[in-house]
Amino acid sequence: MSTEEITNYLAKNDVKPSFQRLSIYQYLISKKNHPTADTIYKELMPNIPTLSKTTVYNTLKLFVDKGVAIAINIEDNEVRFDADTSTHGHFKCEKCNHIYDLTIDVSTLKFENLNDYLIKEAHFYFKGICEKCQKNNINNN
Amino acid sequence: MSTEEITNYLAKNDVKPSFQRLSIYQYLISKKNHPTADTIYKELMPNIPTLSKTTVYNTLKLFVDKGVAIAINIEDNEVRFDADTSTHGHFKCEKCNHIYDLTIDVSTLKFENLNDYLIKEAHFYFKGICEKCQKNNINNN
DNA sequence: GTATCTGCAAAACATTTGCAATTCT
DNA sequence: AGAATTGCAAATGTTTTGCAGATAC
Repeated sequence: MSTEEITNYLAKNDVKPSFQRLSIYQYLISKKNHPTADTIYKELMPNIPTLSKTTVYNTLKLFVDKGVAIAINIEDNEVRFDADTSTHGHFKCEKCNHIYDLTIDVSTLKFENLNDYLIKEAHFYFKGICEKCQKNNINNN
Repeated sequence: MSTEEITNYLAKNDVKPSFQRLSIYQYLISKKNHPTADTIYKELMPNIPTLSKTTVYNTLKLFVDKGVAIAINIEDNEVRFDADTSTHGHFKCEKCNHIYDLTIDVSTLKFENLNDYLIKEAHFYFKGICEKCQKNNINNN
């Protein structure tokens, strides 16, 4: 995605593309690391010395409001962010703490009284041990 | 579930059943309202005047550690708790803020590279509008 | 009598708010 | 110039920690 494409995408979604906003959005789509606000701040600081944490928070809130990013609440003590707004799952490895994206076939999901609910948002969170860490350690209990 | 049954259940799970712990556990299973720590504190205060918020936090953390309760992170600004530790889903209505339990048939859920992950925990969160609120309001957008 | 549990007060953190300075068009 | 954005400092709210007193076995 070129800077111009990002600019157009954000503008289309009612997000005026300032330098800070572009930088944060670009960070999200290039790293795909589901960062916290603090991680984004620390990582962009070297390149944008005047950046403030407030702006990172403001921007992420704006992104979520305008639907160009989602908040990931897989842990109760931190909020992470993802520019992939499609419905998909997240798996967090307890060993390496990496968060993997999961492509979930939502059409297969069935639950009681499904039709009673008008669903606007779905989040699927899994925790356990990833393949790499399973191989590196026999004692997974 | 009688007080004696609760006592035995907690003891079996390595939770020594003090008066405060029993009260909090009993609150969870009787109300099934997915409360926050603060809600539990406010609701039990009248009956247990000496109760402190620290004890509520300590107890909930102990419950989650020992596997007799789970933390629900459906919102990013509050942690809720549930004594139903079976794998099930949660639906939060945006209108009435009520959280419904969903019985999900996990066996129907399929995703790519499923076998690469050793899953120990699964959380399913949905947001939207419940049946009651859909009926009460035509304009749901 | 010793270990555990409780609860107060203070600390730690993440996030939000008020507001003045800056930037953009 | 006028409107929006940024960023500092302070406030807020939740959760954790240290520790002393209370409780239980």
